Amino acid sequence: MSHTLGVRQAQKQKTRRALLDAALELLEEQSLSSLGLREVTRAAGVAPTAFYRHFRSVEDLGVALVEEALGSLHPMIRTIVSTTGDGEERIVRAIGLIARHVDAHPAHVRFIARERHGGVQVVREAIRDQLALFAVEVGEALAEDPVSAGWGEEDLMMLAQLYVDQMLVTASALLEAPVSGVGARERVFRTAVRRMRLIGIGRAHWLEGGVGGGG
Amino acid sequence: MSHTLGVRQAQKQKTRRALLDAALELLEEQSLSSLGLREVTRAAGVAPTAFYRHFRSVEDLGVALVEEALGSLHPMIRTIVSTTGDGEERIVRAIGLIARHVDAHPAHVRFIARERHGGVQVVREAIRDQLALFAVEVGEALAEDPVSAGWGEEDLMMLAQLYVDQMLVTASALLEAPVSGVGARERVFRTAVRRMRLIGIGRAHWLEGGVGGGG
DNA sequence: CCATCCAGTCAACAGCTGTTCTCCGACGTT
DNA sequence: AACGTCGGAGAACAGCTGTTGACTGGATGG
Repeated sequence: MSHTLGVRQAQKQKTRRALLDAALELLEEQSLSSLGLREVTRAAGVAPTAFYRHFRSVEDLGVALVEEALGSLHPMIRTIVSTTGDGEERIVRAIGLIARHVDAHPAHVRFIARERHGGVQVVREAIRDQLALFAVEVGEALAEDPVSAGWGEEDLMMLAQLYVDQMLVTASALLEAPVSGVGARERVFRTAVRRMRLIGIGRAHWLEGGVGGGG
Repeated sequence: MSHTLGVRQAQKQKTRRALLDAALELLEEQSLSSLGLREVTRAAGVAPTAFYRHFRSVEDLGVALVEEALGSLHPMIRTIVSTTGDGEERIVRAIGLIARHVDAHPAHVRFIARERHGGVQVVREAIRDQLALFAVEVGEALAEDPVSAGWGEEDLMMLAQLYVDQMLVTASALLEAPVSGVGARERVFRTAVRRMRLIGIGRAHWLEGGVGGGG
């Protein structure tokens, strides 16, 4: 399938990875708009000027990180929305998947949570666009779910966005839970399940109170 | 009531305000961890060294901004939770109050949304603590509401946190809506109302599916 | 084998940063 | 009227920043 990269391109990719990883680690204790080019290259063990061979600027690197972080999240969403089983079981499994993802890629999750409303415009926009795609994806899955039968397009998207938001809120909360306290993590998990349960209940009774958008 | 401040203290407060306002304005396009001391003093029209007469560091100024921003939000929460009327009317009024607050203090809202997960630890903690207080306050109001009769403490807090989160999400979404597009803002408003409505429905049916926490 | 390419290095630049110390002058107090 | 207080200004410090141009040496492709 994929062409075996030449030695040259392989080395370049390696340096690029070193830059991205160094940035990701530095960003655990600061935000992108304060991240310096020299700071990154120093942490990556490369000369400052080497940076320009890979990125036009730090903002550019930030956009690359968005694609990487949310790209890895994409398959997870597909898994969640395609999960079968009754309501409660689905919820627990979904939150479990989120928790696993947070454990596997904590730096990515932190980066997205931090820069979603961060100080770099292009990065904010990149995140917003990706999340909008997620919402559309979730919305399409919801449209095929019998529980959402008869729902209007606007209501479906409202619920899809709510799910995406909850996913981020949950991931962020799991991240903030102290690594030492197993109890704290368990509590966050249970609260997240309850939230999803409440939303599920609201969803199940959504059409009861009279629809027909009389506006 | 309040002692009339001397000329000296009045001047000091004035400079302090200038620093806070300058910082707030600068923070609309960057984040706190990249905000420089000299940058702030320059924008405030003061010598760099004057900064130290008011704050130990930029982080310190950040904490002051948290207190100011969330302090002004405190009375709004009280107003919302004490609002009477049927469900739908309450929701519309609450979101309306949020929208008014965003219009009145956009820089404050932006600051909180940005620094809640931002790169400065002490500021994150200050925001987290204040939001926890809000949740407690909302939780107490919910406990007195007949709709929540028979709810366990943990469920009440889950719902209270959900409301506080939704408040921030809504405020942030209103802020990001382009100032030009009146339609965009209206759409954000309607979506927020639907979200609250769904949560309200979930709340109304919460105790139906069998309680008793058999775990 | 040779010419080309190109990721990474090095030196240097003007400009910015936080922090210290010293000083000034208006205010508050006696 | 004299004196202590103290918010703010000024100069200077070492250290950092992004960006430039010219250069090197190993991989690439004919």
